[in-house]
Amino acid sequence: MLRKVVAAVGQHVATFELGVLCEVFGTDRSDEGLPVYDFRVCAVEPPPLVSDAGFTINTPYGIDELATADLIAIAAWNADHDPPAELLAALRDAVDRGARVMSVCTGAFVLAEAGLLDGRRATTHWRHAAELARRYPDVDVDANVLYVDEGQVLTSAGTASGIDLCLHIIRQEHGAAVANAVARRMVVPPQRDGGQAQFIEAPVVEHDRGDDLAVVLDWVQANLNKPFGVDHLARRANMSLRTFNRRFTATTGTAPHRWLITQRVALAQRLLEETELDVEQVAEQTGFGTAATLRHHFARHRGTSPQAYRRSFCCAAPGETLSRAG
DNA sequence: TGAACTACCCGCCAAC
DNA sequence: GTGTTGGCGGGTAGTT
Repeated sequence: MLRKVVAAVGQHVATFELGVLCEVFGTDRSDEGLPVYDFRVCAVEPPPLVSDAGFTINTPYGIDELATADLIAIAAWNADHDPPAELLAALRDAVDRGARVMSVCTGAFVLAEAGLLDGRRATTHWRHAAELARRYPDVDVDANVLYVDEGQVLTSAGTASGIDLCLHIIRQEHGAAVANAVARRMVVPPQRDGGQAQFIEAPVVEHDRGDDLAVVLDWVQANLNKPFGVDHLARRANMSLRTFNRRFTATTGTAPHRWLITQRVALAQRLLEETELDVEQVAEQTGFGTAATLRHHFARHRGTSPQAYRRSFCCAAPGETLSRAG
């Protein structure tokens, strides 16, 4: 159960990345029945701490807070600035006692220095991925994803992908409905899959063409309950299959079928949470067709079976609130 | 869970 | 010469 979240802050912390953590975990949304965390910004180096924007960060909390945190988050860290040994030890202790640690952007260098990424997949901002791989050869660096979930140790890519990782954690803890509600309050997209590419060639979709991809994407969202293949989507877009695949990937950062599976799994998750449909019916309503296919993809994307997922969320009140301090 | 079949993805290359 | 499109085929992933 995620209750206490700590943002560990050192010198020259990046303000946007820290802001992401404060916004997701530190904002009280209990008026909508959303979870409230015991969120604390903790100085892990001697004050005064000066952000990369030049202002001073004054917090009453220190490194001792990490010992009781359920989640420790490292915002972007100056990769040329060695993290203190006490921080590295606290991170290792946290993982040993079962807590989770996460990084945003170059915060991955701190987790790597602590040895927590050895033998694990990890990501960071694409500009720093080569340096991370060079310094820490035991880390399996993937520069082409938004975030990597290795269970207790999670890493995200540059800046805004930190939001995706935070929402991913909330989705795991409280379900898709809560994560979507938090995303709605933040006015950000609720579901970007971790495997989505960091760099998208053409982020702005043109709307004035007859073969507009956006029209097809809208059609898919409205027809997820129907079974159809990529060739069908290509025909709807008035393109050859090869061109559709190429333009879809360039526009969205993921291949058509992979994106489709992600959308179907997300819909299945909502139906499992919000309806009493059995797994077979959910499979039909999400276009998977059979329960076996749904189980296959649900397990791959969510790490659990549809039934187990429903059991873990059907009785938990989505609006459960937790005491908050700091 | 494993096997067989099918669909998908993507590098390559030629045509426009 | 450059960029886009679309076919081919092998490897991979999805489906039954």
